[in-house]
Amino acid sequence: MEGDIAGGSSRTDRAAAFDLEQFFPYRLSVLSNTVTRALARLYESEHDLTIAEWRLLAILARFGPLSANGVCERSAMDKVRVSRAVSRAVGSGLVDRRVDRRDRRRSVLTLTPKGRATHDRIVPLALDREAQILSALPPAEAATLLDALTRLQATAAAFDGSDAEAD
Amino acid sequence: MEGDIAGGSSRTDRAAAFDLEQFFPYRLSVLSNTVTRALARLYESEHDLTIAEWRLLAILARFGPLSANGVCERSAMDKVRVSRAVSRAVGSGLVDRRVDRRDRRRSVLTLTPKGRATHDRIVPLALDREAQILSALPPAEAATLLDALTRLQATAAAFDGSDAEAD
DNA sequence: GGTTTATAGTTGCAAATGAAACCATCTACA
DNA sequence: TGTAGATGGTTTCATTTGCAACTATAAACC
Repeated sequence: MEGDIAGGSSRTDRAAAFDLEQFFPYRLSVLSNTVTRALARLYESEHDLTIAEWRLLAILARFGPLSANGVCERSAMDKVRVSRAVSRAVGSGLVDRRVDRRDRRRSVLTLTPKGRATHDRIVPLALDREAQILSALPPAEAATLLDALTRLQATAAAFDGSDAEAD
Repeated sequence: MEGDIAGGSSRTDRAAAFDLEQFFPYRLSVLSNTVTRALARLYESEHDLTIAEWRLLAILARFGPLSANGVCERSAMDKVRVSRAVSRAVGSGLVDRRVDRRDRRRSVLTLTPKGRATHDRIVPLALDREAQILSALPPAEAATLLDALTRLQATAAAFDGSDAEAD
């Protein structure tokens, strides 16, 4: 509608054909929101945990005593989010926080027995829900998907200025 | 480390082995955040658009005049978010809003020429970035991925009470 | 030792978000 | 008609989130 000859106008080509529903970032975002909500509901209804707290418990359960910074590095959360998750978790007795004697700026975070118990109670529920969601895919495809996520993460991070989410 | 015989304690089995880094909802969320940020930066630096406004433009460009409700249904955004995106877009002259004569509760939303131009200018940039990110995967795998997202979306929605994000 | 510079973590502030209350209008039905 | 609900959209309020400024401590350098 401009040159009449093939190969042309900015309007009628890619722009006109653009379909949000097929746009990868859009679909990824919508799916992620849906999945996140489904799990958030689980954590919250089960034990009044936020996603950030749940991540905190999972990281501490696996990697033992850590500083807040150590949690940041392993959880794709910035320090503000971790700080608040820690406050809340300490407040509800799930996490113990002390001062590191060698470096008194640092804190030493550990799970309390209650925190460990909460973690252990949630893990199977979370894994079940994950399995239910992934059951939409044939097993081989699910494995491929996880692999794809890893590679995409690396590439996408390159286009994202803030390095916080290195993964 | 408790029963000594195979098949056992809740603690040493699934819970102890839990690895956040391998947990699908976690990886999905981290990736989605990274990709979203990468694109948000594009929209914002290019034309001071929010993600919600960008979606609004894309939907209106494709599906012509729509009510706010029509935008909700096609954009996986709730009515509050759409309402605010519309206000902002109307304010900056990208979208025209009138009252539907047949049903005066409804609005009739259309792109202004400026809105259309903005849309057309952003689309190629967005598609380029999408392509760059997806270039991390072999083409066949990328296609499979998009297909997987569709199926996962349907399944995940079943576990998510709020129906707002149907697709 | 004392001063600069870097690092750990918290807090204040401003923008984004969502649920629920709200107003206007329309439809159904007595 | 007119009254009871439903529906479209906006506004209010509480929560979440991230950046930037801040405090406290440690390391580096003079």
